[in-house]
Amino acid sequence: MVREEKRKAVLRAAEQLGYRPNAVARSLVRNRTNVIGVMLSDLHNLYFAEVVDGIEAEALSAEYRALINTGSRMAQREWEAIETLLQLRTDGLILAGPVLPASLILSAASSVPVVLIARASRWPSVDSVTNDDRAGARMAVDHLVSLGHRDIAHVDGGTGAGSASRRSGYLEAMRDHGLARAAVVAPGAFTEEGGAAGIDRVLASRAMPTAVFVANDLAAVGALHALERHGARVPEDVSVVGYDNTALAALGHIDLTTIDQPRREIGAMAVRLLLERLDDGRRRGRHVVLSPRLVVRGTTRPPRGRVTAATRALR
Amino acid sequence: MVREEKRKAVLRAAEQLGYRPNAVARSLVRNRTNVIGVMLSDLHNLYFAEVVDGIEAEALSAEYRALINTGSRMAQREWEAIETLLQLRTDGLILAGPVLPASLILSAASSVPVVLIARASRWPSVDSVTNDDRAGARMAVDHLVSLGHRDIAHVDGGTGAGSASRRSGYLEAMRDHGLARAAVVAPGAFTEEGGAAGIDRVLASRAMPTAVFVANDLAAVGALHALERHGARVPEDVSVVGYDNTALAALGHIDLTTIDQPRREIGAMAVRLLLERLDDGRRRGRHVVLSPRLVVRGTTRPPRGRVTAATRALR
DNA sequence: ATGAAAGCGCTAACAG
DNA sequence: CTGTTAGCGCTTTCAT
Repeated sequence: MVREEKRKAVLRAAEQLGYRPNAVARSLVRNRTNVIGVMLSDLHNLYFAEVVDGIEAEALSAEYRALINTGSRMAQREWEAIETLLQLRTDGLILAGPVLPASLILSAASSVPVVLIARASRWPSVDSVTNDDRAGARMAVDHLVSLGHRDIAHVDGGTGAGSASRRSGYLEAMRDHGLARAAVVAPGAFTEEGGAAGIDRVLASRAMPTAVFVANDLAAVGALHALERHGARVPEDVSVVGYDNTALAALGHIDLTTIDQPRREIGAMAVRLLLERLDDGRRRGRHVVLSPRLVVRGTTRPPRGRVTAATRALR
Repeated sequence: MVREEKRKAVLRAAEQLGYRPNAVARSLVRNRTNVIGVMLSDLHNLYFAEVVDGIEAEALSAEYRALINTGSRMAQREWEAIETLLQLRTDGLILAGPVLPASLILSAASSVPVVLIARASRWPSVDSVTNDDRAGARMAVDHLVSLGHRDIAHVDGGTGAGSASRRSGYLEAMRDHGLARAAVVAPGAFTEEGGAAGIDRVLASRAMPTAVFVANDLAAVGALHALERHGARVPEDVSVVGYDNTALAALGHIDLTTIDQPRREIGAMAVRLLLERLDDGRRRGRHVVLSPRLVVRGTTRPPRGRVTAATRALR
């Protein structure tokens, strides 16, 4: 038995000498590092900031640390980041928005549990957490239709993650509302320029729609600007809905109606899936899909000329 | 001598078996990890995204890896992040926008080279890379004065990093232009709300100025919205200048005139300072101050009623 | 040129 | 309950 007094004295001495346990040596012998490696495809995308908040909170509460390495939106760099994390022997890997080939994801998953965020997995060895893009797109269309819009165009996100599902959600919802013939999809991208170009493409072939659903918030801001350039006021002349509910959409100056993804929860869930494999040794895949939610702000209102309870109140 | 043929065969076998060198074991024996720890105070601040790009590029070119841990804008969490990085035995530390007490920074610096970004160091044991906030603020004022403005208010950044220097730069420039009596500083913050509140405070005590210099881009966007709320159009009625030239300012929909910080260069320089200490064992402090640069966009123009070459062209 | 051995700082297993 | 010892995967040194 060590006396409490001595105990404290030693601890104090250790502190004064600046002793700090060497996590490297500990990891080597225990064969686990207690760190979760996070490969962030893009630090410039605000979407991931809040996802990381969720990851860190959940990791800390399980005595894990989250270490981030970024991919700079290039498959090659993403793999380097993953390789670094793997050599560092992180206990698990969370890949947030990876664009690299599936084969490399599977290769990483053969040495350590891997969870994908914002990219669906179909494999038992790789878990994933995504939001229901199809349902979110339907919410956007349902909202616009409920305001009285019928002429609703969609600027898609090109090859971006979730873009295809959002596009089909849009098409399905239009069809369900009997508006299949009014559906228009213009190719865009998850960028400001992509959104603006999408609007230009829509207007190249037809008259101004009364509403536009754009594939994500950043592209929606590009669309806002393009519409302004074409002389259309938002929301008086045309309503706009984005996707993701990033900080951008919440800016008073932009005030974009959008579809919210539960980003913190997505991050936290990814950690939980990782820990399940680590603790219980689960081997079958879990592919969690979380529900998005409509956030109504200032860029949507009933179309001109249509008198609804809402417009009447405005007069 | 090993024959090339055999060599390749062994390498191939290693790859097939999924062999990956254990960086943990290597670090333990070599007593260096070849990783630079980056403590990011705030992942939500787009300012740091590009700084990190610079850090990573420079680190990679020197065979180092950059690993990020975030502080979530809380001193306590920042210290935990630093402690984690220190226990992992990262070879050096870059603290980007730290808010924690100086004593802890010095404590970290006693075990490993430390470079501060966006926070000035006065110590020989801690290097720093900042931009010249004072000069940047003067550029903003000079630009507005050259357009013909005399009634220029400033919404400051409260306790934010660099806020005090930007404020004094503003006051100095106003004085130098003989406008000391027209100078007004309203307390704000580096947030959207801070910028909006600053505008409200300016207008609580006086008439609308013809121009406002706001402490950073995010606050400037808040100011833009507040001005709109007060019925002032930008730039017709009032010009606005921000600071940082973040992605926000470049959005077509916002198109904010602002002061650009060379963020990639700041990150790259931080790595270089770190490597200097690592390689040459430098012991005296280096406190690098990089020059900002004016970026003129759409939120500034000559004041109403003043006919200049620029306004004449607009008529 | 090749092989053997020591040891980095820690933890876990075991003996006293 | 305390103290000793082996060994994690690698690099470096020293013999051969």
